Parts: sequence; C-alpha cells; structure tokens
Amino acid sequence: MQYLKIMEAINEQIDAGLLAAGNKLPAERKLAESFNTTRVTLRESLALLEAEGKLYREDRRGWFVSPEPLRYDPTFTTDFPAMACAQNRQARSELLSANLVPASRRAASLLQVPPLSEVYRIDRLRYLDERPVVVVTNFILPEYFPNLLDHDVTTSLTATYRKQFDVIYTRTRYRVSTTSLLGDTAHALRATSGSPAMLVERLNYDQHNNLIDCDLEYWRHDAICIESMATLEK
Amino acid sequence: MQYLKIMEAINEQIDAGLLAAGNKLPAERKLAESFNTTRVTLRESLALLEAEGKLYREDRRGWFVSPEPLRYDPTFTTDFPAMACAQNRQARSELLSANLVPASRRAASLLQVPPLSEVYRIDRLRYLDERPVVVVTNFILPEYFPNLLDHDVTTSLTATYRKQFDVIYTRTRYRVSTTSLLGDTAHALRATSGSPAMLVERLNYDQHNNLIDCDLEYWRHDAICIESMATLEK
DNA sequence: GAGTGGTCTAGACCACTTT
DNA sequence: AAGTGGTCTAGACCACTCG
Repeated sequence: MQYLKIMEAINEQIDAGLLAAGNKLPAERKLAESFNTTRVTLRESLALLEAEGKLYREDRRGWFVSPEPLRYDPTFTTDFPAMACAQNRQARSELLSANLVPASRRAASLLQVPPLSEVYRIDRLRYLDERPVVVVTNFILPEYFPNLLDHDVTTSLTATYRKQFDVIYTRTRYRVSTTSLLGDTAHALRATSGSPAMLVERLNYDQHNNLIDCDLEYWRHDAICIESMATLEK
Repeated sequence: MQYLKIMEAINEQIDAGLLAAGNKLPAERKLAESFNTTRVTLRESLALLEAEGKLYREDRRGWFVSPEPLRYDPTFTTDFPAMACAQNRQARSELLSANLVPASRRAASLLQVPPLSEVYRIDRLRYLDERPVVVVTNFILPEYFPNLLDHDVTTSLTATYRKQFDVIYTRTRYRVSTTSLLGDTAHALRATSGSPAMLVERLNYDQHNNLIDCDLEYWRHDAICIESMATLEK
C-alpha cells in the first residue's frame, strides 16, 4: 500500500512545518517521480488527503496545504466577518447576485411556502484570508422585508435586517451534511466538479419566532469545523 | 468528463429506486463495461459518490447504496439506541474493550489531566440496522466512577452512570470535523484504509458542571447528519 | 510556449470473498 | 475454483495556467 506511505510522508512534512498552510505542493509529475510511482497512485494519496481535509485543490492550479479550519459555532452568531475576526482571520464577501425569484422546490420546502412563491435570493461568495471558502445562498421571505433590495445587501445582511427592519436572528435550526461541489458553485470556489464539500442548511427565526429566511452554505469542507456547547434537554 | 455522467447516471438510478438503500452495486468490471469505460474512470465516479455520501464501500466486498443518514442532535441525547429508535432504526452495540489505561496525549488534553494519568477507556462498535457505522472511544475520569468496570458497561453507559453513580449528562461540548479511517478503526467498520469519515469529539459535563468523560466517535460519514436547533446568544 | 492538472486507456497481479 | 476489489504501471491527449 504505497498510497498510505505517501499519505504519511506528506502528512509528516506538513506536521514538521516543511509544508506550511497555504503552500503549493510540487507538480504532480515531480511528486510522483520523487515517490517513485506513477501519477495515478500519487493522485490517490492526494485525493485521500483532500478528503481528510489536509490538502485542498484549486482547479488546474494545483494542490495546497489546508490552513486551520474556521471554528463555526451555530449557537453564537450568524455573522461571518465577526466569526472570522474573533479567530484572527481575515474575511471578505463578494455579492454574486441579488434578485426576487420564484422559490426553487428546495427553498419552498424549507421556507414552508407554496412552490414558485416569490422570494429574495441572495448569493454570496465568502473568502477567508483571500481564499474562497463558501458559497452562501439566502432565500428570504419578502413579507418581513419589503423592498429589501433597495437597501444595501453588499455587506452584512444581519446588520440590514436589524437596522432597517428591526429584525433580529433569535433561533436557528441547522443541519450539516456532506455533499459535492458542482457547476457554478464549484467554479466560484475554484474547485474541481465533484469535490467533497460540507453543506450547512439553516432556518432562521426572528425575535417573534417567525421563520424569516434560510441559507444554503456550500463550504470547502476543509475550511470549517463545527464546534459548540449544548445544554442537554433530556 | 465521463465521470460526471457516470455519477449522474448512478444517482438517477438511486433516486428512481432502481438501486435501493443497502443494495450492492454490480461488479466494477461489469459497471465499467456497461458505461463503456475502464475501471479507473469508473472508480473515480464511485469514489466521488462515496465522498458525497451516496454510496459506501465495504473493504473487498463491493459498493453499496447508502441508507438515509441518522439525524444526530447533540442537544438532545447522548444515548445512541434511543436516538436510533426515535428514528425507527435498529441499533446494536458491541463492546470492543474496557480497561483502565494511562491517558493518551489526546485524551489527557481533552480531559485536562496530566499525561499518563489513569483513566477508563471503553471502545465500542455501534451498528445501525446491522451495518457498523461508528467506533466510539470513551475516556472516563475514574474519580467520579470508582470501580466502574465492576459494573455492566456492555449496554448503555449513560444508564450505568445514572443508576450506579447518580451522574447525569447535563452539558456537552462537541466538535465535528472530517478525517479518514485507519488501521483497527477502519477494519472494525469494514472500511478501506484512508476512507473519508466524520469525527465527533465530545466533552461531557454532569449536573454539577464537572467534566466527567470525553468521547471520540469515528463515523462512516454517510451514516450521520448533524441536525439541531440553537438559541442564539448574541 | 512550456508546463501543469484533468481526464482517460488498457492492461496487470495479488489477496481476499464468495460460490 | 472463480470472481472481485485493491492496488499499481506506463503511457496518452487536451485545455488551461503561468511566466
């Protein structure tokens, strides 16, 4: 089992600091040669290290050492920049699109509205230390946010909610599962189609316990780890 | 990009019910032939479907369609059989070992005790509908549970805690990340070394807010999805 | 334009599971 | 004993990135 030995060897180099977070690995052909194997076998090792979250890949650009994951606590805040800042990381968001659209089947089901009801859909790409790590799609119920798009949605949505509409996130129902990146989502994250990813779905409720919006967050799975404290109810 | 087309084709067959949960796929050579490709390309598709959680693999036995994941709510209960039962699934546990051992570095750090302090270590393998899905290692502080091993640890630990020691889980700090399965853990789960997995680490506190034990849970990553409700504190 | 990663082919051998 | 999955080899072509 060569591929296990190669995994170990690369892991050791990372742990020893020879390969620092964000560093690019040598070309596959060179790595294959230096491990005295073929590209196919080498890529098996790399793919497993990717699945493990030790390495990540940028499509056609190469393999890189994963930085520490962002600790994501669903209990604390929904505010990405604040979360990043609290962990001494730099955050940045890019607005991909903001529209009033007929709800997709998935969105309608999550928001418990009839299919094709009109909802706001806001897509963002978020960067962590200049690396694109998550594509967030928000589906927002217009009844609580009339003319939302006349306001600034390029920065923090939670801030706009609070300042313009007196709406504060109070509770959230979340669900974390594994998926893979496809099409535009993959492309925005500079990932190869089919790469493993983490999907975080959230349903957000305001201070009156009304369901006000939902998020679908497609994360590069090495970029987050879920971490929280829970008081057991049973 | 053949491998994407193959992924889609297999996905469709699953969605259409032609391949039901738990079913074994045809042999790789047959699949490769029917998709008019080679085993290498076919296995690329299968590996991605595995990463996505649609398929799983049993070492040297073949590829299977993943059942629905167990919804795991860290807020509700730490009791695996109860969780499974509430979702109409059948659960079973196997005791792998139970010993008093010097704490490993990881365990000592989690439990905040000096390295090599003696702690109980209990390893279990848990089955969901007769499929092994998680290896759980418990490290338990002996000071709260004198002579723990004289009691029954083959069934529910929480029950023993409660009945024999008046200790009730009250709070838990958890952390979810991705890893890969290696060695004995992989073998117990009938997985190939290096397969992607989910690691759930928990620190459990009793009704007096004392840290009493910790768990390391290595899950087949297609077998669970984290799902919870949180009240935001900020 | 050179080099790189993405994708694919057509085999092979072994150890293990299954029949 | 036959079949299967696990692993590996030694190439190839293309589209893209990067200097």
